[in-house]
Amino acid sequence: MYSNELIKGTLRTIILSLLSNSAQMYGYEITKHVKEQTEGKIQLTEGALYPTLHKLEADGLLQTEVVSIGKRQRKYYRLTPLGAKEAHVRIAEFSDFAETMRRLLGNIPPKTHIQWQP
Amino acid sequence: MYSNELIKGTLRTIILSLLSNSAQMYGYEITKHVKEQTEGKIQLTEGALYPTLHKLEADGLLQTEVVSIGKRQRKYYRLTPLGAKEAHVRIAEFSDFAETMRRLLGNIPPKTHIQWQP
DNA sequence: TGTTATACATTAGATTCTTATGCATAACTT
DNA sequence: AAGTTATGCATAAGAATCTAATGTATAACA
Repeated sequence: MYSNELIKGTLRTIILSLLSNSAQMYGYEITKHVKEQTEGKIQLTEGALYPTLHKLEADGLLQTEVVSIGKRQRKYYRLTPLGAKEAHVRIAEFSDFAETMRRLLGNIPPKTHIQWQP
Repeated sequence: MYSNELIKGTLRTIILSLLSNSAQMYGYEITKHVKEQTEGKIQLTEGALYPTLHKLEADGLLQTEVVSIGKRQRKYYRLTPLGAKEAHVRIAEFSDFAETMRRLLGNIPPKTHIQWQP
């Protein structure tokens, strides 16, 4: 596990990204998927996940469908059109952020902007 | 600027990293340096920076030296030996985290571990 | 002389996370 | 049969960390 604070702020991005690559997922499935895909390095907790899912739904980025499996219920989440747009924005933003941090931590100067010399 | 929440949790790492590449820096200098190096994409606020510097000092990762410039004072921060170790750990951790996120967001499976077959 | 830059600091409130708790069904194990 | 683990949802108290605002003061610049 990473020292937890790194993961802070990336939960929305993770959820939106997973739902971009999958028609629909339910909460418990998301935690298992992330744990497997990251070899246990990122483990989402329910106390963080569920409130965030509810918030994303309230914000119109996700829509839900409850499905009964025997006597138990699963609440499936999928992206709304708005959520799909937001997912792309967030994924691109994280990519940009990671590159910016890579340069900053590596003490590498920002890209040189070559300008036309009149 | 990035949607602020991404930056959350990386402030300690940024401070420790900058001080790894510089003998000493003072607070205001850190904000300017980060803004320049990231082309304005990351702008630290004083309300976040100063409490974090104080915390790092209290934790024994930084030590300070106050220098008078005319009638004004600068408080220079430098890494303690413990802080230098922590800096390396944090920088490596962020690098690993970014790679893990890249795979997760890019829907790329984790590295395959080839095992010896008896 | 007014505005901007430098330089520190604190604080109220918001956000987001951790940890714990709660409920219930299903599967596996001994 | 009984106990443990897994599945599946949810909330809530408290901690941590950030934003935005405010405060103080010196120095430079226009």
